[in-house]
Amino acid sequence: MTTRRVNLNTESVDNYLKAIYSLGGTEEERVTSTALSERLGVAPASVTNMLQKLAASPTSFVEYEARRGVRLSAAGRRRALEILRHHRLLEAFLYKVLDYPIEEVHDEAERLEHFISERFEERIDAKLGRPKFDPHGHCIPALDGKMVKRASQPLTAIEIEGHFVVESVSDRDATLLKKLKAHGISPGVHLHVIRSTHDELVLRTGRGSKPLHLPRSVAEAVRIRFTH
Amino acid sequence: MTTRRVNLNTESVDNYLKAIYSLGGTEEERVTSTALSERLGVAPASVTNMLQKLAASPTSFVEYEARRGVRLSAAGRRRALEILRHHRLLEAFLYKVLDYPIEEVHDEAERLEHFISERFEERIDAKLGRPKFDPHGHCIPALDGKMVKRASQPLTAIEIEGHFVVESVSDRDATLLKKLKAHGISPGVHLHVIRSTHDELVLRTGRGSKPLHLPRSVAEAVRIRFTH
DNA sequence: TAATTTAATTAGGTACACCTAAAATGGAGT
DNA sequence: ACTCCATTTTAGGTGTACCTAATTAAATTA
Ligand SMILES: [Mn+2]
Ligand SMILES: [Mn+2]
Ligand SMILES: [Mn+2]
Ligand SMILES: [Mn+2]
Repeated sequence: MTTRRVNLNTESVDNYLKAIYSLGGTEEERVTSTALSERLGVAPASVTNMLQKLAASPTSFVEYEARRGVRLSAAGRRRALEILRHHRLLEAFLYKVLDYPIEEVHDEAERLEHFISERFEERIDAKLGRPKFDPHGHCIPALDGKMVKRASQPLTAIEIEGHFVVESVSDRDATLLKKLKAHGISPGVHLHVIRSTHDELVLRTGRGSKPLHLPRSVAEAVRIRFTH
Repeated sequence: MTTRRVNLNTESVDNYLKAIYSLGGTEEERVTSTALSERLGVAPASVTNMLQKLAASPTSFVEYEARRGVRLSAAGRRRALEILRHHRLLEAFLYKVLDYPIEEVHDEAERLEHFISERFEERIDAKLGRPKFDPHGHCIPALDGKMVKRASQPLTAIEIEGHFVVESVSDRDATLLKKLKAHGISPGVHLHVIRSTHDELVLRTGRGSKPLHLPRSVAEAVRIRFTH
């Protein structure tokens, strides 16, 4: 029986690797089938199937043990970061060059990330002046896959009064992004949190504006740093 | 037996419709399975299969009679022209905005044309100032699918001395395109054909240049108009 | 420890877009 | 009218990526 080697250059494989990467966290923990199933909107059985296929392939992108979850190999991480680079460069490009509204860049990038060539990647990178961050404030991985994850915390973690800078906003929910935009909350903006209750945060943005009441469901989409 | 309706929003269907469109010529003749098979690089049996599927679908993009060939319906033509618009806008965009070399735009556009959104299409169109022609000199279909086919003829049809303007160059063969570029032959360039033999054309481009010997295999990629 | 619940895997499908090999069709030439 | 043969279609498969239902394994709880 010849080991029939499967084709790993597919949109699907890309998406599995990206999902494992982002669910794995900083310490690269094992990711469960259920978590992947939910993230990818695919039945658990389909996940198992794909993980077995990936693990069995000669160029193995993952370490997988049945019932113990999956994590990326070095090659898998490289590939995941390459797609993430495509994604974030595309977002920056759509936002800055093609004047997309911020809440629309993610979905378009999610599709195109799998189909642009290395030349396209290089050209938009050049056009943008080798940007380090995408429009949501997320770090763009370098060509060699290097990426520093900056220290930051969810705005909802704040329980006391204080001054902060918006590090990033979540890119997934367009409705939420529109709300944040309407309130002037975007990466780099200074926030003065006045108080935090069980269901909302009260804060000021910039200077001289009246206090803003932000439901926790909205504040969840914002990550912040302390102003040094 | 319920009429299981198939999904027609696929890259494959796009490519079949485009191929039928371009092989159909101006008078929209029937296209044979063999012609499609060759154009698409797919077995004749696969073509038959797809044509049957397309014809059977409720939203019929084609008129197909077994053994008599296929042609586009109005809806099919609309769809083919939409993809062609994507393709040519993309080529113009890659060339003008992202500084691609002319011989590389086609392949990238061929992939991306299926995946860009209507918003993307609109934005690159705006960025380019609503261009009418792609970098090879081909007409870009309007949003409503209207497109005037200009009168032109292959450079190889010329048998006598005369003055012409390059209308367009073929986009498919990158090697040929590089040769034409090296000789300064691109849309809008004036040509003075000096003589034509069985295996080459001798001509001058612009003013003051020394005569150029163009093999017929290269000249085939050039279409020209008379200078009025 | 035994019973229950949850998570994950196996088993057996479907749809899509291809393929090769075999059969059918129909037009050309005799 | 008949044979030939290129073209086209049918028949039967493959690989990818899903699905549902049934089963098994591993945690939890009692
Ligand atoms: Mn995104
Ligand atoms: Mn994606
Ligand atoms: Mn082209
Ligand atoms: Mn195409």
